[in-house]
Amino acid sequence: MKPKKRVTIYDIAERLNITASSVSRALNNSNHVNEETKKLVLKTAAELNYKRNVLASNLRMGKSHTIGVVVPRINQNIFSNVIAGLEEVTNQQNYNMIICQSNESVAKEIKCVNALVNQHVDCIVISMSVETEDISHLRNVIDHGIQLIQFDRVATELETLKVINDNEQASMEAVEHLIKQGYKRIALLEGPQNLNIFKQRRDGYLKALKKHNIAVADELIMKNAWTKELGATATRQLLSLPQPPDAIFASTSDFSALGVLDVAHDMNIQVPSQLGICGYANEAFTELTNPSITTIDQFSMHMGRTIANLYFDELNNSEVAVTPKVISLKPELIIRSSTLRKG
Amino acid sequence: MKPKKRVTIYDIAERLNITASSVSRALNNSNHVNEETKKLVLKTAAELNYKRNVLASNLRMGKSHTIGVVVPRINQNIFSNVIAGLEEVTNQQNYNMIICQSNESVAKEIKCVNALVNQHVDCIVISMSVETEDISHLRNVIDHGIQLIQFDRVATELETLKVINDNEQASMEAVEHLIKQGYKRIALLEGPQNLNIFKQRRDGYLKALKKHNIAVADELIMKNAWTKELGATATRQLLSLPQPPDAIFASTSDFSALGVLDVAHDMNIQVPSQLGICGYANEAFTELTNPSITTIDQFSMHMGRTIANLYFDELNNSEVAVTPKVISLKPELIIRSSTLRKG
DNA sequence: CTGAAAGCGCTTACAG
DNA sequence: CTGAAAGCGCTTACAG
Repeated sequence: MKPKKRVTIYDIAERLNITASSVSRALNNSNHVNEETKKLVLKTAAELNYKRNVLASNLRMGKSHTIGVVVPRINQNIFSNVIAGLEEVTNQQNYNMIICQSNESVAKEIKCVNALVNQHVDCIVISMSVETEDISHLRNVIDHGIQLIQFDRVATELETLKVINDNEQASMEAVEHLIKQGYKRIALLEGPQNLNIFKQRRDGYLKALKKHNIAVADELIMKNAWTKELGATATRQLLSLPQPPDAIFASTSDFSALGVLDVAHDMNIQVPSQLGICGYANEAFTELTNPSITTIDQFSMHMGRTIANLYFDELNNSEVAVTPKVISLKPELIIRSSTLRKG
Repeated sequence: MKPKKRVTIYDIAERLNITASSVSRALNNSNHVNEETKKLVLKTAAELNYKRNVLASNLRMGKSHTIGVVVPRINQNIFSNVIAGLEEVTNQQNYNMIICQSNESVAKEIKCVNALVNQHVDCIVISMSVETEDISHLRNVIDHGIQLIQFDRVATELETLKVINDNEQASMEAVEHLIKQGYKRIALLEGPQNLNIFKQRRDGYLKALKKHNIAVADELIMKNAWTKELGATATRQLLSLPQPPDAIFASTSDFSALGVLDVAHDMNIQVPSQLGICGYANEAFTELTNPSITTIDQFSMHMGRTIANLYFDELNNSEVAVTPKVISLKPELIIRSSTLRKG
């Protein structure tokens, strides 16, 4: 089947006996064009069902009206929500999004970022893979004059726009909540410390203990416990200590909290009376477990919207920007049964 | 900061004292170019860190190497998995994806589809919104010579490539499983019947009853029960019947199955002994509820990969295509505690 | 095998 | 306010 021929500005120009220049100006609402002409052009464009050829326009303007997004995994709660939020705003602004997943691999992340640069995207929105340490591929983005926005998992040392969560504060509140519930030996499941988010959550934990004059017990801090399986393994280790913890803060994710809960069930340990459990991320399932799991909501869809709005704000007042803006969102502690042993 | 100047084919041509034509031919691995020249060009391109300007190439070729995706919701399990699967393949092929969400609204869906047509995408992958009845916006896609691939929620009457699940078969297996577990009065929570997937699930239900000579009781078929809340409401109604059901097949989603389970808990009805419950979609939480919920897995990530592969296969043998291909994937019944009352 | 030229459809600096 | 012209960076039919 022969595809429909698309209408160009030349077709409109011909109809009205003017040049393509004027048509273009009218369509772009330039003020170097007669009001009458403008009206006529718009009317004719509508009649002929004209659609601007974005490919041509993009080439000419040297920008693609496209935002590239790189996340570790598209189908992970926080990221699919951030993407949904981004889509909402970018779509409204007639911008496109190209989405890539790094699968938590630096190599793939570099490949994605370079492909996006190559695509002449106007902006790259990224949350780093767990492996990422060297960030020269991100510097390269900036060198190409492409706006870079980091979110959630960011490289602090790189001066870019950032949208982050106040992980330290949230983590501190979670631990204080545990303390107020009377838990005395609170263990921490922490994630890879090269990711800033996990470092901050650790800092929040330490800060809360310090504030309440509780000594830090190194054997209660479990490294790299950021999946359900690793969370379960760490929990078994913790519970076999001479002085086991009476609460576990799975600061890495609700999945690792789920691992804790599983082990508790297996070992017939009562939650929350014998063991308190707090997760991170407010995954849908935390409401459904038995008992339901206390966790921290990050409002990820809102985060997505915030990132997109930040981009468009910067775009419109590009001159004003003095220092790289950082927007810190406040997560919220969601208290559920797994930590409620007092009223 | 001044952005890096990008290297063009003219820079390479100048270096080698040949024309841009030859450079282009060499880079595109045309066979109308000397082997020596080709090698030289590729070497120089690498040295200068040349990257093809896709914007220009796309304009010239009249194609964008981009696939547009329209789904009801990005952050819904099945769709975010399909997208992840799509990304895996398209990324490998150096294609881009533009993703839109219709939010279950036809108006938004039409807007998305038109925007994608306008973007000159090479292919549109779509799963319809619940509201969609008129499909002229999809016909319009085909009229523009753009490949259209429907998946999951498809308009059967429209002859396009399709990747679907065998909903009828899966539904029938689920109901047969319930029958074999000794359930006698099996209720159905069904979804909006303008969506083919829900019609097929209903058909599977009817087929299973017929096969086992069980009379259909109209009062056991509840319309439009496709969210947790609607599922709960329908369940309350069902359980207050003079002859209430002893099993409920929430064919619309696991969320509605969750609504059923909630009501059962509230009314102190034992699952699975007094009431069997089967959901649809194998959402992560179905494993975690108490009891865990029997459901149907759709392998959505695999579905995404299948769609992308279908597109590239067609692209490469565009001449061979005789009749619009339909790929039907077989979902799998996942049997869990909520329906197991025999061994 | 290679070059010269045209063209994809737009936008915009330059004249008038 | 409008037109004529150049150019974004490629690709490809046409000559040779």
